[in-house]
Amino acid sequence: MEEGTSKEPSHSCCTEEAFQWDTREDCDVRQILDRIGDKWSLLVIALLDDRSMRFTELKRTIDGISQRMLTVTLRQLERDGLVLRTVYPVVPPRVDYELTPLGVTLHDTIQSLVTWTEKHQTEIATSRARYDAAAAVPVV
Amino acid sequence: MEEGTSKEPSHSCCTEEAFQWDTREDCDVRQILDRIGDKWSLLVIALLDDRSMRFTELKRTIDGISQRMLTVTLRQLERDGLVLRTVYPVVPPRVDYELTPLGVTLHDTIQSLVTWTEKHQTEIATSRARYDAAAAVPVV
DNA sequence: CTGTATCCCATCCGATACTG
DNA sequence: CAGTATCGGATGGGATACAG
Repeated sequence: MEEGTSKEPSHSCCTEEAFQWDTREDCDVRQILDRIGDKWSLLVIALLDDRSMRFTELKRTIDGISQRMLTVTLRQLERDGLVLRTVYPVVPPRVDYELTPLGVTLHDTIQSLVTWTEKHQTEIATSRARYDAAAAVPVV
Repeated sequence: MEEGTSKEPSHSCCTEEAFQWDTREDCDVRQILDRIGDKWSLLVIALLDDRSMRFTELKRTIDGISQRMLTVTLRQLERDGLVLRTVYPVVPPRVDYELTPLGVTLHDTIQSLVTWTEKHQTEIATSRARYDAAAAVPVV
């Protein structure tokens, strides 16, 4: 194994003076958000919409993912209870992945994030270009 | 400067056989999702709700962030047009950060992600514990 | 087909010191 | 107060080879 799957987080949340939400490093929320934020998890969840997919199918669909990282990512999502892994005892082996009910609820939220991104990508690209241009040619 | 701010992405999207959405590595969507997914951006946007905050105030509020990473993160968000940086020419300097209109629209989506996480953290923690227990004590 | 194990490098990012 | 510069350790993740 590799890439620590442990490191226990604390449990209490918002114990301070009720600011907004717990921003402490070891907070559960941060632990989970870090998972969402890794390079591939969000992609996998977004792809596993209402149907199940085989390992190779996922690998083909997600451009650039290595076999290793797909395995690691799927294991983490399975551990989190977001993805269900089904092994068919045939040869050659067949393994299907699908979202659990919990995973489906997350899918919706993630989908809205993807939609937001698609919708505003032009604005962001424009903003970046303007920012870079301004930095390259100071007012003088 | 540091940590590449360039690396131009391609523009077309979903040019394949109209699968779902472009999962290619250099897609705009991926570029932006990577930003969302970095260690601190999501935190900063979530925190900058309807009010502006000073640099030090952000630093105090976000547990564990270094001065360096707060600066880097804020610069990226400014470049993306999500955060507005206002410098007051006083001494000692005062710099306020607030969400742009674009940033506000993203804030809503991100907030729903944070809410999801808060709501389901117990389920996930339980799932993880069960997974780890099963792994530690195989069926035999 | 679906993994696991190993190697190894790119980058992320924290610590620290210095500046206007 | 609000940065910037530099260094160096940790870690994410790709390439490759091997296995059930």
